[in-house]
This record gives sequence, structure tokens and C-alpha cells, in this order.
Amino acid sequence: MTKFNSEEIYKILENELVTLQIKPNEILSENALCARFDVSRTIVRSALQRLSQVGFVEIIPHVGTRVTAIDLEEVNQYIYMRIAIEVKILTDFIRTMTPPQIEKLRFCQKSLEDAVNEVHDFSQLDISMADEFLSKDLSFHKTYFQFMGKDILWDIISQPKPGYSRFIHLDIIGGKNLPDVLKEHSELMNAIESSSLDSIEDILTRHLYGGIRRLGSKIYSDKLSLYIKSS
Amino acid sequence: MTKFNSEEIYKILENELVTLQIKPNEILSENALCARFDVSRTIVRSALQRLSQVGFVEIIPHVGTRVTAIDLEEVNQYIYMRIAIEVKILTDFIRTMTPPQIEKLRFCQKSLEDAVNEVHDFSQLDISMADEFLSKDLSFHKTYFQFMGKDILWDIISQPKPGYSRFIHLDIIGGKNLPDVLKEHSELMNAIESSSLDSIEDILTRHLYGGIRRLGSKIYSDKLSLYIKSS
DNA sequence: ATTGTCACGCTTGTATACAAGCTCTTATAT
DNA sequence: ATATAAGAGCTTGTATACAAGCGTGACAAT
Repeated sequence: MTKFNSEEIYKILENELVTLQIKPNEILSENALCARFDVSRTIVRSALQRLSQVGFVEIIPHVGTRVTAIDLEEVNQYIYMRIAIEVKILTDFIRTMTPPQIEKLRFCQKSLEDAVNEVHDFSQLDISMADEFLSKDLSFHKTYFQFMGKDILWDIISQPKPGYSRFIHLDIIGGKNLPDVLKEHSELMNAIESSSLDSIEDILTRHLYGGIRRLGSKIYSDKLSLYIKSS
Repeated sequence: MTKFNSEEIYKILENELVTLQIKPNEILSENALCARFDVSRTIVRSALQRLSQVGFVEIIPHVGTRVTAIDLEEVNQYIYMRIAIEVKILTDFIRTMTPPQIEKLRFCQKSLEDAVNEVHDFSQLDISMADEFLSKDLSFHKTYFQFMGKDILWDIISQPKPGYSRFIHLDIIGGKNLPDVLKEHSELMNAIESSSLDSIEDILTRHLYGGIRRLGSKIYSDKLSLYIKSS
């Protein structure tokens, strides 16, 4: 068995960070990770430094490596950006859209719908299911980026971010929000087909700020506050 | 004299990359950099790996480290994103703007104007002058991000990108475009004050795509094609 | 009891030795 | 002359030894 390289370890840790298996404020020990992956500190350090550049962890010299807390302000501003971009993409899209493209979007929507409908107990979502929903949700949005030839842009905005990615995961796992997401996608589809720009902006705003909105109500675990950066 | 650390070396190299002192397709040698900064390979490697994650260089295992070429498609899609975001910011801004805020914007504009007017020979712009113009241009845009409390968003979109940052530098150094930039800022100011949204979008589009537009004409050095990724 | 000091054990930071792989050169065989 | 194979010399990849700094806890002096 060949050993892990730095890139692989980075990806593994990034995933565990995003899915909150590794929790905010947790202390990561280089030596513990060395033992876990059976590699030298060089490799582990490389992965940790990259995680710190992206903002998932904070390396404090001669003290330790701590997982950062979720910065809600960062989440907010990221969502603001997403809305701006997606509204523009859809504005351009409804000017050139074709029936096959709409069909593809409906297919993505249905795919998520089917996955959600197979769930019976929303209070017991495990990580792999959350990942499945998330990836189907992202597929929907990604599709119209691709239609407009904005693949690179999608790659940029969809790469794991310490604020938004973890917050969304929390939101999905939260539970009772999946019906909301489905409804919003459905509304968005109708607005797209009827080319009503104002509706598109309204729905996208509601859809993307959904997690923040739900934060107000008391759906989330009480432990949530432990993950959030107090500013 | 204390030695450079990895972070410092990263910043130095990033700057030389952005300002094209280190040119696309150039091969970087770890050992040469070790000698130059008088540090061990550990430090240099750390900086190079970070540069490769951001996309400034490409590390080919057991072969070498090559500076990437500028990807025009990446530049295009980044500009598209900038327009979407700035239009939204300004849309929100004109609903709440106050006279002091407008005054501040005019001040930023004037500051750039004065700097440009002191130049007599546009064909001989050195790097430090280009940097000054660039930073004053950025200040203008940054200002309304700050007015709207979107500091983090600005930090995200203004951090050095291998495509856009180098392309813009090329554009500024190119020379004859500074009057255009001034005119566009001035037009933008007027559109903001008269709250005309459509004009704002038009002007911003012209302003941000300016470099790409000028690419069509023959202002640039013939060596430009050497820096561009042929897709 | 309180406070100050010192030392040990932990952390990350850096340098270096060695492993592994690519490429070009060179020499040898056909 | 040409083709092929072996090796030298470069590259990056990895492991490890050691340096340097922080924090805690024990212990001693007041």
C-alpha cells in the first residue's frame, strides 16, 4: 500500500472539515495526523498550511493548529456575491435559452426531488445523504453556468470555503429545510420559463439566504453557537 | 539580519509574478531561489506550493516549476463576475448614498486624476508608477464596497489572481489607456449621482472589459502573445 | 496562602540528508 | 549511420534531526 501524499491528505481533511466531522475550535496535532496517515510531518504540515491559507485552520506558531470558527459575516457576504452572479447569469440565460436546456434543468430538479422523497426520517440525516443532496443542489445551479460557458467562474465560486461550505452543511443536516429548497427550485424554474427577472432575483435571494433565515428560527442544534465566531 | 520566512518569500514572488518581472513560461529553480534568499529548500518549497495552489506556477514532479501563462478565458469570466457584483453593490448604494460618501468617491477619483496628469511620457511607465495607478484605481472601487459593509467580499475579489491581476498590469503598463480609465470613472460618478442604473451597468461593463477591448487594437507589445495561454 | 521563578514537555519552524523520477547525453551494438 | 540502452545530472518528494518558542506545573521563597 502506497502512502498518502500531501494533496490527498489535504482533500481528506478538507472534507472532514466541511462536513464538520472535525469541529470548529478543535486543536489539530501534527503528530497525531502523522500517526493516523502514517506519513512524516513534512506531508502533514504541507496540508495544514494549505488549509490555513484557505482559512479552515489557524496555525499559531509554537502553540498549535486550531480549526477556525464559522464567520457569519463572511457567509453573508459570500451569499450576497452568489446572488449577484447568479442573477446576472440567469438574466443572460433567459435571453438565449432553448427547450432542451430547460428540460435538463427540470431533470436536475427532479433528481433532487426524488432523492429527498425517499427520505422518511429527516431528523436522522447522515453525512453521506447530506452530501448527496448538496451535490444535486449544486448540479442544478452549475447547469446554467455551463450553458452560459462560465465553467471557470463556477469552479471559483463553488470551491470549498470555510464559511459558506460549513454553514450550508449545517443547514442541510439541520433537517426540515429540504422541502423549502425543493419549493424554491421549482419556483425558480417557473420564473425562468416565464422570463420574469424580478421573480428570479426574489427567489434566488430567498433561496440562497435560506440558511441565514432559518438561523433565526430555532431549528438548529443548540451546539450551533459553539461553531460560530462571536464578533 | 534575520532571514526571510515562507510568507515573506511568497509575497515577494507573488508581487514579481503579478508585475511580470517573472514572466509566464519561465522556469523557477528551487535551488536558485534558495541561493537568492539564503534560506533552505523547505521555505522556498512552501512558497512555491502556495503559488501553485493559487495558480501562478505549475509544479511538475521531478521536472521543474514553470510559471503559468495568462488564461484569457479565466480573465473574461472573472471580469463577468466583477461586473455582476459591482452592479449589485452600486444598485444598493444609490438607494442609501449620502453627500459625504459621494464626496469621498470624488476625492478618490481626483487622486487618480492628479497622479495621471503628472505623467508626461506614457510610453515609459515603470512598475512603481503602474502600481500607484492600479492601487488608486482599486481604492475607488473599494470605497463603495466599504460603504455597503462588504469589506470581506472586496478582500475576496481583490486578492491577486493569476489571470486578471497579470492581465491588468499588462494593460496599465501598455500605456495609452489611462485617459480611458479616468473618463470611465468620471462617467461612473455622474451615473451614480443621477442614480441611473442602466448607465452604471453600461459604464462598468465598458470599464472592466476595457483591457480585453484594447487587446483587440494593437496597443500592446508584440511579446504579449508569449504570455497568453493558447487554448 | 501567595507569589515568583525555573524547568520540562509540548508545539511549530528550519535545515539537511537521502529517495525517486525525468531528460538528455553518450557510448555501444547492429 | 542509426537505433537503442545505460548512466550522469538535474529536478522534486520525503523523512528526520535539531532549533526555537510558548505554556503549564512544580517547587521554593516570602
